[in-house]
Amino acid sequence: MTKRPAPPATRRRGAELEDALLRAAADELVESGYAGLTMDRVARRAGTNKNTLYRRWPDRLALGIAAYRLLARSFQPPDTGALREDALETLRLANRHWSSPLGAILRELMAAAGSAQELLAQLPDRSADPTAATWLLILGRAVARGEARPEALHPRVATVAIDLLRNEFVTRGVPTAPDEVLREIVDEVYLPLVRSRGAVLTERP
Amino acid sequence: MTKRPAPPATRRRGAELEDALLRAAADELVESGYAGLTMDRVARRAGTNKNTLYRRWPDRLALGIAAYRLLARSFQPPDTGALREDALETLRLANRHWSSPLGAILRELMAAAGSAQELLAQLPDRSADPTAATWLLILGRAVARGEARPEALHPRVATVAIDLLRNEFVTRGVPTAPDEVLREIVDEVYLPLVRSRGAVLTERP
DNA sequence: CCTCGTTAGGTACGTTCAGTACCCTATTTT
DNA sequence: AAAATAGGGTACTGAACGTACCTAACGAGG
Repeated sequence: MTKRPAPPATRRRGAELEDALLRAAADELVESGYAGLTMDRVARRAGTNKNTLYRRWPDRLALGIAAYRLLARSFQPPDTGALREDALETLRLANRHWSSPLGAILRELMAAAGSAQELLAQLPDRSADPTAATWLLILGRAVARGEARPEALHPRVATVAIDLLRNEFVTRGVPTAPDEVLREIVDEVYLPLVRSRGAVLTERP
Repeated sequence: MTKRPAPPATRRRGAELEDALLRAAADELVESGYAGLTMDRVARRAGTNKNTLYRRWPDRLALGIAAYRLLARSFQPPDTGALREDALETLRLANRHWSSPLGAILRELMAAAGSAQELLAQLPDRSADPTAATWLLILGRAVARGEARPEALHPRVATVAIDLLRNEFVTRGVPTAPDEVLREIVDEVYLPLVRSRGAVLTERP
């Protein structure tokens, strides 16, 4: 019943052991979510014991976050040649991720981290920088094409779409956002906000 | 040491008892947050025992949410005569609330509720309707004054400012948002988004 | 006014986990 | 080979949730 795999031929140490621990923790996360991540189970699955875990991570949350980082991977921003499609595509990617089991885990971890900034900062999807960079890239290309106004190249403005989608997940307890919502965000908010509007806007009194 | 107040002269029942329980839970929430809300302590503080609690609420979270509702109160939307000021003022109110101990409790509860919609819906600040109503009201007045374009009277658009502020709390683990952030949200995003074209060129300080 | 059903109160558990303590054993380093 | 370091086993403490079970007050109907 209890999974006690591979009594290791030789005793593992250092990085090798650490990898095995993280691997086990990540597997448990995927199987049972953060709520079901217990130190005992992780230790058993890794073929070791809690001591080894506590020697490396101060508590369950730290372990959970470290394990999650194994699971999350970065992605390539799309480049379709049109701002609307780039934005939609990026939103769809985020939507898929947040709707996936991984997204659920992420939300559990965020919840558990509460307002511990130093922990939150380690969640890849949380640190603002990569997100902002992605959107500034997309938007920069749109500006170069004349699709967007240069003043929109401001982190606060560039990331509005993804921020609104994140908000959708936070306020609704919703498992996944319908595509219609994504389109609404892009067409009703994002494009009107960043689009260049021609001569009307450029003249100054 | 353990507070065991007022052994009640006569045995309380029904609504009277329920009020006392909620009162006790709310006090505990304020003192120790949701993390520190234990069924035993609430029961003791109310001068009764856990059975009585479990007869009314299925679990700790349900009790926490019910108690929080006692603490949160609604507010009046401002009416300063200028959209910029109305928006800023509303954001400042929300910022103050979310920065207060009550805001911290709200975040704990949201975290604990995870994706249980039926529970989340009971959090006053969570249900989208009142928020949307407030912003549509503010924006409606701005439209009437010619400050905003009528097409902006759309829930998705009207609530952008507060959504971005909420997002600020979620992504940063930040205790309070600096006023500068509020101004940025209003001046860089909200006003450009909803402003009617005629008013676009009005300078801001 | 007395009896009986309903609801409150008291107490004690069973369980699950986090986190810790202690001591033994394998591996590496000197 | 001895010493130092790091892994392994096991047991324990303590905090809470949630439950079981029994006793005692209340209040309504005969």
